[in-house]
Amino acid sequence: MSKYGIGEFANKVGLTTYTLRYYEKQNLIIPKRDENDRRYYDDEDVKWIGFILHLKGTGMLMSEIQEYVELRKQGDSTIDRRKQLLESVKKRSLAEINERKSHLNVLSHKIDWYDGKLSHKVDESFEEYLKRFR
Amino acid sequence: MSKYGIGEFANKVGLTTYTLRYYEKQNLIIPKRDENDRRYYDDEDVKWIGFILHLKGTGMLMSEIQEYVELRKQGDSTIDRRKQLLESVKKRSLAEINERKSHLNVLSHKIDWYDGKLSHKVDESFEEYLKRFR
DNA sequence: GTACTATTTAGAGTTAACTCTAAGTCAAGT
DNA sequence: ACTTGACTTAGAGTTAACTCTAAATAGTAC
Repeated sequence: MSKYGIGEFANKVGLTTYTLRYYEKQNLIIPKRDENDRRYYDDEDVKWIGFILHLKGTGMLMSEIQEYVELRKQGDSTIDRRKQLLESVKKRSLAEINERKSHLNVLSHKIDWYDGKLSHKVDESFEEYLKRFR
Repeated sequence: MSKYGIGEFANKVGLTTYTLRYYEKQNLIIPKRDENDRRYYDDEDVKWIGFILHLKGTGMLMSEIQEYVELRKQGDSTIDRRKQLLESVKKRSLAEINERKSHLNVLSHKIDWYDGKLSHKVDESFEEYLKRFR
């Protein structure tokens, strides 16, 4: 157990084999090879790809993850820079969430307007309302 | 006043002229033309592009905005379908926010770990911790 | 030993949303 | 008249992140 061919691994982590080979080209995850030069992945790789997917889920770009991977390779002396990198991603990601929320507010208001929850004949039109968001 | 050439309008709304012509090709906004066939935009267009940018800000795809625009052209009989469309976008967008938040939790935890706020020698490794998120 | 299946590679194709280029038109300024 | 600058078009190029194709190889099933 704890050795997976690329197909099996792809199933396990919810990616396609295409994507895994692509990530490998991009240096995100480099599996070992067997006697026939075939890739195999282990449980460390499962954990690592899991973490990568969390990073991607925050909106971190592949190029940034590449940078993170390179720092990681250089050992503990880069911990501070790695932390800074993650902090800047975190900051940006939170800002994106807030921006999206504010756009969602406008969309929600429009839905309410369609719902008739807001009078269609009131003095303030939807467009007037929108102005307040700028 | 309240008539803008494409350059002026682009400045006003924070887009490039390229993007505006592209949006026009995609039927998102169709400005009027003067005697020389040059585009001009008015304050209605300012409001409309503002709304479009809110929609884009929620993660709504151009193809979905196109659909919305087509329904709008067909008049009040499509209000219900427009509302449904916006509701499905809203639902998806909220789900995306929540997913991103959960990824951000993991990233924050990693930052704390780097910070030494979490002991590096504790029984539970970062990888063990991560498992709980799956 | 032949078919089937999973792999391998390099490289081409896809998608969404722009972004830019080239060649031409037009009006205003000097 | 000529230059400058903003515009016009069709269509090509870019970016990020995949996604797929084709041809070859290697192990497994009958």
